Amino acid sequence: MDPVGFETHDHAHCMASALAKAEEECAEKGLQLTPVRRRVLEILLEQHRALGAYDVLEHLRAEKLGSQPPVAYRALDFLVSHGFAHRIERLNAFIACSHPGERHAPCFLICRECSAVVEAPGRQAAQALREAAAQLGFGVERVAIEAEGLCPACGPAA
Amino acid sequence: MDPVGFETHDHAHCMASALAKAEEECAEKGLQLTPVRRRVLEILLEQHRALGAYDVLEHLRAEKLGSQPPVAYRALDFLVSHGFAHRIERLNAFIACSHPGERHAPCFLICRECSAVVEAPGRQAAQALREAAAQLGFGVERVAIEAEGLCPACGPAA
DNA sequence: TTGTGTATGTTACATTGTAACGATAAACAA
DNA sequence: TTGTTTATCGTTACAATGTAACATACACAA
Repeated sequence: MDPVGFETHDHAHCMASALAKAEEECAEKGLQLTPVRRRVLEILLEQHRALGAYDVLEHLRAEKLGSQPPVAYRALDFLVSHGFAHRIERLNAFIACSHPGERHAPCFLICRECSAVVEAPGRQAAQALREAAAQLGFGVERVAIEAEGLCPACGPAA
Repeated sequence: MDPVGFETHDHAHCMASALAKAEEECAEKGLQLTPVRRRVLEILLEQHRALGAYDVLEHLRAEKLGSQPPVAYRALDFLVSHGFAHRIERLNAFIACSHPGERHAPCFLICRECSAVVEAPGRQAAQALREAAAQLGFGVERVAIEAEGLCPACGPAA
């Protein structure tokens, strides 16, 4: 799994590929990637950072695709519940998934300086969490693993 | 470390002991456990569950200890920043720390049925997170590890 | 056609969180 | 004592985030 780190990357390509992946998966599973849902995913991919629901809504308004909060929340819920986007609890914000299609336990690194958010491989952390929970008889269904700190560009090295 | 699981326990004792611990630590470190801060900690301990800031505020209002949101948020911020309480991002809520004084990476199990929240040992999950972050050159300062699922009482066994 | 289900549109409101500014109180030096 | 500093507290006013409820539109099957 490519960690999609803090380095620069071919953004146009990553967008197009994520969008194609989403379309493919929706076709497969009979999910409806409606214009609003598709556009919200595009917005998240374009921005390539965590956006609040109201940030997304502003874009939708500007494009006459919807003007009220529920429109944005519904589209975001759809994207999140099918794994095309993730919710960052810490920020009350949403971000496009970096690895659509792959089963993965998301795990986010949030830079407190530049607000960059990166999705890191979280398999091991999630597994450790499941084990700790199992010890207490707790059955984990969903996890939210988030770290706040300094990204390479903002860190002590910089 | 006693996991303080989902079992029943001597609540009066756990409250008194946590409060004593907080007083001791504040005395040591020169922190001021003022009446409002102390009372908010007591409220969290009494309830023994995650409370929203406005829930706490209601108690404060009833007791004439403060009536406006900032009063509750300040006290909660104090408690959180000194490790006497934790914020549950997922719930926008706060809970008294189950292990005051001990250095620990908090990790929370949230039951989606009964809303119980339990603090589980999260050392390993936090460590895994730190390692994954280090791979990307990210320096972790704070972590939020939260799991949603079913507690033993609400689970398939029940 | 008539239902049925899904998605959308909209209103109105609930909940959560903060900036800003002044008042108060304790600690301490001049 | 007086002035100064610092932390805490009180309050207003508002910003930001999220949802319940109900109406509408459209596709597709019975």
